[in-house]
This record gives sequence, structure tokens and C-alpha cells, in this order.
Amino acid sequence: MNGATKIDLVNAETFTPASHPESNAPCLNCRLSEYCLPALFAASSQTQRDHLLKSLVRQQEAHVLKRQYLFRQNDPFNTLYIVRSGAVKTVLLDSSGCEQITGFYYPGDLFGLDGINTHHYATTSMSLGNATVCAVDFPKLEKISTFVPSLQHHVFRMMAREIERNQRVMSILNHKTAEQRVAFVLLRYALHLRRMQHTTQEFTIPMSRKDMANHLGLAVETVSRILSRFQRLGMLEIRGRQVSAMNLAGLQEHFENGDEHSMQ
Amino acid sequence: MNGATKIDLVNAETFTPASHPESNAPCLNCRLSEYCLPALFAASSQTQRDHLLKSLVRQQEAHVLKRQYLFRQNDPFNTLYIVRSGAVKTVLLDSSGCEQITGFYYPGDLFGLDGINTHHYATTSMSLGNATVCAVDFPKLEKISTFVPSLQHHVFRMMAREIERNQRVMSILNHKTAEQRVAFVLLRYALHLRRMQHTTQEFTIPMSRKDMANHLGLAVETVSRILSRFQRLGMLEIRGRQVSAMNLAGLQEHFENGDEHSMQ
DNA sequence: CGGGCCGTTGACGCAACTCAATCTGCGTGG
DNA sequence: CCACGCAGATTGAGTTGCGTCAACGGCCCG
Repeated sequence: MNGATKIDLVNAETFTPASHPESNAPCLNCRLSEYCLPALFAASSQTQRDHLLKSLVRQQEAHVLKRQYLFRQNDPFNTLYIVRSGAVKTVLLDSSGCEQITGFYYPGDLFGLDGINTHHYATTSMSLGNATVCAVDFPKLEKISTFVPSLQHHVFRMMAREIERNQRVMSILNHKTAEQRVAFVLLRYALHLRRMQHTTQEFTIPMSRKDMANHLGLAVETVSRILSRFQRLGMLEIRGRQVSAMNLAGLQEHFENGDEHSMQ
Repeated sequence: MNGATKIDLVNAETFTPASHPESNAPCLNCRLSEYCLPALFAASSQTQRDHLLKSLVRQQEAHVLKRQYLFRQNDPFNTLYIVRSGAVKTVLLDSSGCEQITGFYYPGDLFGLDGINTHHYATTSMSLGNATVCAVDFPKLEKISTFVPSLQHHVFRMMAREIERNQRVMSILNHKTAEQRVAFVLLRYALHLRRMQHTTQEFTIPMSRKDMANHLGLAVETVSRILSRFQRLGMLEIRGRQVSAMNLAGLQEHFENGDEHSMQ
């Protein structure tokens, strides 16, 4: 397998709008930059863009309460969602009654794509705490995509991004230790905050220990112990969901190499 | 999480062409039924369909030798592949040099989708033994998709299928025992054979123990031990890669419930 | 015939799970 | 306002599933 370029598993939120430079403009509504749908239409005229957007976006901003369902597994699918604020989890329930959190979605992230194939959602989505989302009418998105090729391309890319993301998670679950997994979730969230121009020195993680554990395939106790250990090592301060003084570089190093030494 | 319909993790190769009944016709070239790209054009006229196909498919049938690369991680992306015969694996290489097999692809399966986002493949793909594939020109596929809506929809669905598949694997890696994981790979392959109208009473698995172990996040020895155990339990006969007398229902039961009792 | 790869089997150790006890914070109702 | 209950989080003790290490057999190929 020599010759292939290696990939950075956490820091690989690769969305380089190189081939569509015009879509790089940050969205005026939500400053979610490239991720947000509206930004896509920079190429079209302003009025055409506004018209398309209006028909595409069901609710420009919908508030979702704490721990509220957006859709449930097997509900008929016809809308995609973009997180505006807060965070959302998607959960897969299998035939033996076992639940698996397949992903956490943060502002700018698109979710609900898993419903496209069967026309029914493959997962249940639930907000973690309060959140706001915007809802995109998928049938219309498909229709408009046929005459706005850059939009079609964008949707393809968003889906491929989701595939890449899941592949990375798969790799982490298979080959990384519990410590590295926990570091992964923390890092992904912190890096997300940084991309969104927020401070990473003081923040609140949106998910419970239980959710984190479930997503990472660990026991709650293990997550708790590891967070305490990180604290003892001076990687961060954490009280409940309040994180401060996080050593990003240190954690990243730890994620990569598992820190063979000095982890007792 | 009550109210959601549970999903069968192995047997969920859901591709119901309900909304596009015309695309249900089996492909005349390869009898891969709904999965194959050509079948898609059933709606168009025969001549138009042939014309489109000709420009879309780079090689109607390309032979790939044993253990040969189709593309490598970070190669520039411009073609998708469909397996015609044999099998293919895709491998993700991360920054710490760790390899993860992200999927096995069997006849009719589409792979290479992970390159769409960055315009570079996110994984390396390699044939397991000899195989034949057909290569689809993605830029042309995108172009044609804009004026053949059913094709656009098909591509969306294929991508969503990949997302669903990865979510299921994620769930299995997190919550299933080593035995259930091995059962999963065996079942997925056997069910694939059945869909393709082959016998499931006598067949050869395409991957080595090492590949299976890597994909499932297990040690080779564990896979070996579990296969021996399955044999002792009369679930199947296996010598090398030759499988016979496999008890599909039994394995499925075992996959679901881990068979609390009688597994020593 | 010898070296390499693949697969199998056994002995042993450890990372992470399970069980159980305790603590904290928070909402609810008396 | 405090008491209570409950869910979330922490910590310790004991257990275990699976990884690691090591030895060995079969098979292919040079």
C-alpha cells in the first residue's frame, strides 16, 4: 500500500471549493461559509438566487427544543437539514434493539442524506440541547440541480464528504485506543469551533458522556475515566460539559501516536 | 428512541426501485439487475440509451489481475467503477500509517464515490484475486445527469446506499462481538451470492483472513479461531477459502442475538 | 529444497467492560 | 425554601474478550 498519500483522520474536513471558486463566498445569512447552501448560488444573479433559495428552503430557521426529534428512522424522507446552531445526533437502531450514534452534526453540517436511497430515513435525528436548523426540500433540490450544475455538483460533494467522514470513523473504531477515540471527538468539536471563529479556550461540549461513549463504542465509565486522565495530564480542564484550557496540539499529538510514553 | 422501525443490519441491501419502476429491468449485458448502470436507461429509447452509455462507460469490461490497484488514495478522481466479477477492497491509510479496509465490493457494487468531494480518491482500491470491472466517466455522468433526471436520482441513491452501508458497519464494529462480526461478513457475501442467483451451499470467499480481520477490527488469530468454532458448531464447513454446508439461518440467528447459550 | 505467505492453535496479559457505590446538579412539588 | 427523586458523572474492584506472542503445518513458487 506504499505510494498512497496518508490522510489526517481528525483534521480532514476537506472542503476545498477550488473547482468552483465562485461558491467560496460566505453565506450572508449565517456566516457558515462554504458549507451553507445559499453560498452556492453566488454564480447566479442575485434575484435568481433569492428566488431559487426561497423555493428550496422550507424554513429559513427553525428552532428545535432540547432533545427533540427532527425525523425518525423509517419516516418518509423528503427533507435535508442543515444545522444552524447547537448540535444534532443521528442514531441507527438495529434489529436486535441496539442503538448506534452514527454522527454528531455541528453548525453548517448537512444531515438526513441517508434517507435518499429508500425514501425513508435510515436513522433517527435528535437535537442535543437547543438547536436551530434549516430545512431543505429535497425533491426541489433535485429538480433545481438539473438546471444548476454547480448545485448538483455540490450535493454530490456533500454526500461524498459524508462517506469520507464515515470511513474515517470506521478506521478510528477499529484501530484506535479508547483514549484516542475520546481525543478524536474533543478535537473534532474544537476544530469545528475554530473554523467557525469561536474560541477553543473555553467551550461547552454538546453531548453527554453516554452519547460520546455510544458513538465511540465505549462504556460510559471508560469515557469518564479518560477525561479525568486527560485532566490529570494537563491536557484540559473539564467540569461536566464545560471545557477550558484545552491543549489542542497536545491532544492532537496524543490522538496520532497514542502517546506511548507518559500515560499511566 | 421508541417508535422508530428497527433495521436488519446484514440483510438490508435495500434497493427498491419502487419510484422508478422502469429502471427495474435487468441489464442485458451483465444480469446485475437494478444495480448496473445500463439498466437505468430503460426509460429512454434504445438508441438514445446506447448512445449515452457508450459515452459514459470508459471500458465496457476491463480485466484486472490478482491484487492489482484500480486507483490509489489521493490519485486524481474522475472515474467510478462497477464490479462485474470477482471482488474489490478499498483501503484507507491514515496519518499514523494505519490501514483500514473500508469495504468489500462484489459484482454489481459501485465504488470510488469517495473521490467526488476532493476530486482525489480518499481510499486505495485493490482487487482480491482476479476481477473485472467497468469504468464510468464521472464528469460525463454528471453532465448527462442534468438532462436525465432518473440518472441523477440513481447516483444520489447509490451514494446514499454507501452512506447507509457505512453506518451499519459502524454499528457492528461498536456493538457486536467478534463472532457476530465474522458472521456478518460471511452472511453479507452469501446473501450477495443468493441475490446473484448463485448457490450458497458451496462457494469461495474472496478475501483472506487478514483482510477480513482488518475490516472487522479484529486480530487474524481471532478470525481463524471463530471460523473453527463455527465449524465445530456445525454452522459451516470451511477449508481455506472454500465454504460449504453453510447454515444461513443459523448464522443469521447467531449474528442477531450472539447466541447467548451453547457457545463455549 | 528452502523461504515466504497463509492459516491454525495454545498460553498469557491487558485494555476495556461490568457491577456497584457514591456524588453532583437540577427540576419538581410539597 | 428545602426535600426529594432522578439522571448524569465519577471512581474503585473484579472480570473477560480479545490481542499478543510464539510455535507449527500446509501450500505455492522460485
